[in-house]
Amino acid sequence: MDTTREGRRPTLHDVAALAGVSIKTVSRVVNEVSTVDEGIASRVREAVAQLGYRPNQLASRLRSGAPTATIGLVLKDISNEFYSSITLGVASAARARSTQLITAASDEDIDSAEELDLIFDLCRRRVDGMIVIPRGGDYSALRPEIEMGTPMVFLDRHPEELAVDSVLLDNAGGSRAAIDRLIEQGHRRIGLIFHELELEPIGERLRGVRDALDDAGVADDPELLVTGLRDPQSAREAAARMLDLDDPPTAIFCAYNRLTEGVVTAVWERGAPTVVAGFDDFRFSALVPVPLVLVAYDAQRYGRTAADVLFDRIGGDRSPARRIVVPTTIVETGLRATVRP
Amino acid sequence: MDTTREGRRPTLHDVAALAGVSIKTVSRVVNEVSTVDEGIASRVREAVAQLGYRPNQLASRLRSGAPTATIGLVLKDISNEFYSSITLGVASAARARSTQLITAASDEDIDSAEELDLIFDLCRRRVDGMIVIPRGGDYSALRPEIEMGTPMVFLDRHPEELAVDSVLLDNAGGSRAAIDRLIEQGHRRIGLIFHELELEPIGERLRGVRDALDDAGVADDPELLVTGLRDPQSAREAAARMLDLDDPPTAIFCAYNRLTEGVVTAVWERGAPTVVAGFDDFRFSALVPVPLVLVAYDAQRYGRTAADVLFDRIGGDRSPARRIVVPTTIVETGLRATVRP
DNA sequence: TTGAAAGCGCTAACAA
DNA sequence: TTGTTAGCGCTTTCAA
Repeated sequence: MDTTREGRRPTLHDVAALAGVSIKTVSRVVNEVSTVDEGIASRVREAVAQLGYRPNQLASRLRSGAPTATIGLVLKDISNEFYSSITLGVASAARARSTQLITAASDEDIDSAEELDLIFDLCRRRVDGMIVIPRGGDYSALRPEIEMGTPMVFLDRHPEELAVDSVLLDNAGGSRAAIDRLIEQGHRRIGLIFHELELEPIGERLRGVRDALDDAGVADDPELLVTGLRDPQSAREAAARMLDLDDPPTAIFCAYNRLTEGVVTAVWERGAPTVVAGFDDFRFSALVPVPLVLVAYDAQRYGRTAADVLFDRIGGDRSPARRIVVPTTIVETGLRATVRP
Repeated sequence: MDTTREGRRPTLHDVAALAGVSIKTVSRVVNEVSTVDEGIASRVREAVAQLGYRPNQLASRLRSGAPTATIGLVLKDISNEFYSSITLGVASAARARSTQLITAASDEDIDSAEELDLIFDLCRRRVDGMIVIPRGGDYSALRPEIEMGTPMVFLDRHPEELAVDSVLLDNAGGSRAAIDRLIEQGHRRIGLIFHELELEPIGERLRGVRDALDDAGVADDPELLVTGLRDPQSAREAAARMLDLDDPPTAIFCAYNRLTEGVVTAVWERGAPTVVAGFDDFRFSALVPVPLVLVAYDAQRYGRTAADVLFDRIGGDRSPARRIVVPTTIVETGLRATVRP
């Protein structure tokens, strides 16, 4: 192995010089074009191995105009198991097509402009397409990018201003089903612990909840609705306050998994007989010491579905934009017998 | 917005023609070189906007030889919260340096050759460097790649055959500390539920366990060691069999989080008073209805540390390879009062 | 079957 | 301040 030129990778020229052939011949061998004399080909392969030649994909893609075999995934919070399962679904779909995945994730909150910049950066890199889990805002600036051949699929929220494919959860239906289940179980006072309602999926979830409550003839009680919560700790505190009411809820519905976490803690701490319902199932839910009614779905499949749609588009599908809704199911889990602290 | 040429992105030439200047001038404007007359510059910017011009990074990097501002992360199981936290740590370190992250993940088991192919693919893409969470095997084929300027940092396992940086957990020390804690609590019969011992971190964990047991004068009992377990279900079954022994263990140590999950289930199902110990903390561990002694660490920091080392190397650090050990702590958690099914 | 020339979209080096 | 020329590493085209 020639290691004399650290930092400089050998090019076709170097291989050609060593093998005593033209660069085009080396190119043919490297790309396994069959029209090369076997004797020459093996000489070339030897030179390739000796130099540790590794084709420069940037150069080859540039010249050939071939796709970069890269897709992007733009999301916020990859540490949430919900998003990491989605990522896994996308990753395995990509791998099945020998495509690499750029995950443009960020832990902190980024604003709308930064998110667009991330997307534009992926465009400059000429990804073949991307999946966006949007944080919200106006995405019309993406229209030209899509029209110029970078297909995008939106996950978890459909941007009305854009004619793109989107893959969504049945947010309203799932929440509705959870509340229906609680009503069936005889609950009438149901606390609601919510995230920011401006986030479309969260707003939809509240809509589903309200529909179910209306149909059951349960009146709104402002004391039983807290919104704008962003982490387990604040959900825990909000739930604790609710449980301190003169007429506390017998069940609490949480808009997403992080909030469920906090509410479960609050319920357990007081040894309350409260049922906790919520969007998103989670690992260990079967062992959590409070009764749970969860809206579950296959997050990995959710990501894979988005990737499949994206690869259809990359493959040339020009049919009208689709809106795919992934179904949810209700899972009753948790430990029914409660424990005292 | 000119949308007449779907699929073909405008180039510097198109912008130059529209603005009536040379391509170099457009290049200057796009790259914010200050020596351009403001009148011309604004005319160019207008043309850029009108055409939706987006520079081709492949071309610019090729010509300028600039780094691709991309790093790779090669791992197996991104769905495990352990790996997704690592990914988040790497991702935020990358974002802080305006670098994109390619996560070459795979859910299925890939063999050594496939893993190397993934790495070589990243080399062909000319990533600036990569972090590898190795599945095991011989990595000496990577030596030329490293020497030619693609720095690599290994995470979770150090390949002896390579002079690379590695970032490791204190596997032996953490396990040892967990067993020490159990011994302190009076346990002498401690079941061991292990993954494949050939995986270096897992082997190390067993070593730590054995050291602690030896020092405490506890003799090996082959009935109390099960190895080769790969998922919660098989760990659950193995634990159930152990608990059925005439002289069952009073504590069970698990080599990693998925196994802990299964063992917790088995212990809870029988209402056994067994303490469950294990490597890796997890969300909700505080609410799991069995007493837990967990080896905890900051997985996000673990990933960030690897990324920091990598960026040092990318920045030109040529000092001898380092081996960084990330510390662990012991967390006693879980619910002490047990519940009956 | 092999190779020479041109050029992908861009920037470096230099000239005007 | 602006433009021209050459060329990054590769593939395409076409000729030998």
